[in-house]
Amino acid sequence: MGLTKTAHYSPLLLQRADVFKALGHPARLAIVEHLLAQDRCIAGDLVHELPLAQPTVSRHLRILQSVGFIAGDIEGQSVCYWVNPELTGMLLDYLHHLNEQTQACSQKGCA
Amino acid sequence: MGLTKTAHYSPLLLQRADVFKALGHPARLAIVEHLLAQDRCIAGDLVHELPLAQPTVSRHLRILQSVGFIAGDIEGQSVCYWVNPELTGMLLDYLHHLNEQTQACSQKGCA
DNA sequence: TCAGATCATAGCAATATTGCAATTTAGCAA
DNA sequence: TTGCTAAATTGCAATATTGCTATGATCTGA
Repeated sequence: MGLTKTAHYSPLLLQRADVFKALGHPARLAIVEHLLAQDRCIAGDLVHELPLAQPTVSRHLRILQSVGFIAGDIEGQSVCYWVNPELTGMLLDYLHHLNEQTQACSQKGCA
Repeated sequence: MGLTKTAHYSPLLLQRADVFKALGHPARLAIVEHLLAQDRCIAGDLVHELPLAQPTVSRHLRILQSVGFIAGDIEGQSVCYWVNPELTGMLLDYLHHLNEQTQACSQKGCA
């Protein structure tokens, strides 16, 4: 029925799935890459870089913000966004863990 | 209109977004973790581990397979799935890259 | 061959997501 | 104040996703 069953999963797994989901859209991944590519943490320039209207970009920014991947601060009339180092570090650790398990599994001749 | 604009983005970015999206559902992330936790690359046992009907699990497996994150082989009446080391390695490399950029950005006092 | 087991596919209803135009909020400058 | 700019919010139509039941396909063992 289009409703994800969440009650069965651990909060940590749900949180990680939410972060992956936030990165699981080309516009949002492009936003993250743009934020990291610029020296400054440009905000409204994203609208010019992306093929999307301003409200759509704003919503994608909110989604990234809601999972903690980015944060923003008002600077005069514009808003300055940046990527949260803790989240990228957390994801890196998790993927490191997954990758280690995967390598160990394939060594065992699991396939 | 509920239709993601894909033409503007690079194939590599689109591919990465698809992989993140595949991991962006608690059931699919749980499937990956179960596959890695077992010594053998169990298949139908996933149905018992998850709070979902068999066809639903089957579809999640297909989604993970379609982005190359897992692969499967028929073994008698059951199917043996495993996680693809290349994909976890690719994702790990990418996140390593993102994390390095993030740390560099926050060192510059970007926020 | 037949029955049972395992997994995939088809078809569906309900919810979620995506994008836009229109509007609102808020800051800055004259 | 007034006008301008930047960003967020609202409300909508179209599409995508999720989960289920029912069914189909395939292998195994009697």
